[in-house]
Amino acid sequence: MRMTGRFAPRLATWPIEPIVKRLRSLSVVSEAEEALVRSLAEHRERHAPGEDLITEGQSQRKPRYVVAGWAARQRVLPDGRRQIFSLILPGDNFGIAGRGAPPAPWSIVAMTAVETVDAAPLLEAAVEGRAPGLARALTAAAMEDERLLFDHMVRLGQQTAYERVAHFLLELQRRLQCTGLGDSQRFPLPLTQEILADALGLSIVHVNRTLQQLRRERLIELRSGVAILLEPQALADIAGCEVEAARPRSAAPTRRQLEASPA
Amino acid sequence: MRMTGRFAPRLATWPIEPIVKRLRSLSVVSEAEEALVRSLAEHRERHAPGEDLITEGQSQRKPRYVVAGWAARQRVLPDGRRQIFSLILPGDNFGIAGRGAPPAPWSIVAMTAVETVDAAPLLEAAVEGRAPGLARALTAAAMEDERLLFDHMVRLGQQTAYERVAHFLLELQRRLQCTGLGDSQRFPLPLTQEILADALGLSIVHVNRTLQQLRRERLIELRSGVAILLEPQALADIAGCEVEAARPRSAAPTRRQLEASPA
DNA sequence: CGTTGTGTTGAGCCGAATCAACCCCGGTGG
DNA sequence: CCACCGGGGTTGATTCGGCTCAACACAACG
Repeated sequence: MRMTGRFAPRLATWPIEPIVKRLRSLSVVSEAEEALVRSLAEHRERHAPGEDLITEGQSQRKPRYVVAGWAARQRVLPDGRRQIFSLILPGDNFGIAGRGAPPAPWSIVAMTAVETVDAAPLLEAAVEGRAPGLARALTAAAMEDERLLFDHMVRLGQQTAYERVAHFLLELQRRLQCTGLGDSQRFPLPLTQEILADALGLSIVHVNRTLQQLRRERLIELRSGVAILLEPQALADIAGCEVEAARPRSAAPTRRQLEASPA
Repeated sequence: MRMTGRFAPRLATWPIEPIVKRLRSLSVVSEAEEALVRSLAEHRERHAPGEDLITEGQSQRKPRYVVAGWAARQRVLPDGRRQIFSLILPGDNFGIAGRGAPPAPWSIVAMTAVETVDAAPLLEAAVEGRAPGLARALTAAAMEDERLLFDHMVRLGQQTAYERVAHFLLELQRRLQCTGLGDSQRFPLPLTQEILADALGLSIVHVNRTLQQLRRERLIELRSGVAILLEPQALADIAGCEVEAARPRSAAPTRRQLEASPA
């Protein structure tokens, strides 16, 4: 929705670029493999915001790639509370078998208008050994998904609202840069504060205030669905995460120290 | 440690029972397959509390089963905060490849004295098709692990301390019952309140107070490393989770209602 | 031009963290 | 034998981060 207004027009006429860029960032992809990927664009599907792409408890699993728009893996509790486990961005896949086959322990829901393509041909080629580069990319993607999941758990369990938001924005920047949808600072952010709140385990109001604070401190800017990280390094320090060329890490506000290996 | 005092003596002389019971609860296991499992006990290893079974960032992954003692999958932040992602109980495996191969995004650390056995022979037999029952059990175990991970994320992101503790105790009861280490109410709980705190994303003091409250309300009992769930159904209601034969679910304290499918 | 969804802001409250004792127990060494 | 010590559990007092409630601004839209 919002993001298409500003970012989509820059992209290729057939917006499958994010998948190609993502796969290339994960592995070496041959010409033939890239052609296979581009051929997926033949049958794509549109999904309205709020639509279930995979419903919790359902067993059918169509492996698909998101080519445009954002989705989320989530669970809704009986009383209406919702936890978003991960965001699924253009270039990400979902419904790949192998894990969580029969009754999925979560739903996948379109957060914005979403376009997906069938990933089955790609998967087949990978498992049959016809596309080793894509096979490597698939396992690399699965591993990154897993890492992101644990990162998110650390956010939920250990970090303050301020740290969570900084950490999360950095994650989105890095993931979107891989797919060419953002650069080292700017990226589309087509989410309501309610969605951010449900992802980060905070209330809407407090997400709002935290974003306000980050803006007041000139660390970020948010305008019409675009986020700008004005001080990525400062955000990384707040988030407590390693950056590629890690500077010497200063002592952070110590809380509770574990006794190391007793043995 | 504590648990061996009370529970281990009941078990078989060669304590590999938990693995067998667990696998049987996940799938149908043939005589030959069970014999294979029992043969794993040949070379087992002892680990002292605090010892790393897998170190974060390491690539070597020895697939192993825990036969006695408790371990945890965790990450420690640079400032000393720790998040425990999941507990690994007797009968659980870890280090199975396929996921998170090279730099593991977490460590696995012994919480108590732990005994493990090599799972490689079992894995080989499964992938080579020589043990279809074990293969099914392995994928079922992986799926259950995944489900538990998402359950834990809901706890961290959405539930109050009271709900988290109730939910977590119920999870432990159910998992330990599968392995024959606990019954429908009692089970060994050889964890310090600090470990519970780091798992549940709470402070030690608040875990203590929450447990006190559950005891005052006669819902649980804790004595010398053994937990007793006096009112499992009441705990399930608090935790907001489905029980096997689900009673009609009463309206829980509503917090925030999402608009359902807009499309 | 109302309506609806989203963002913003203030006031007040509450759940959970922090700080600081203190107890109990098992181990250890004089 | 007992004094000491350290780890884990318990408790009270206090602080604070984040939630709730409520109102309002603003833009998109029918």
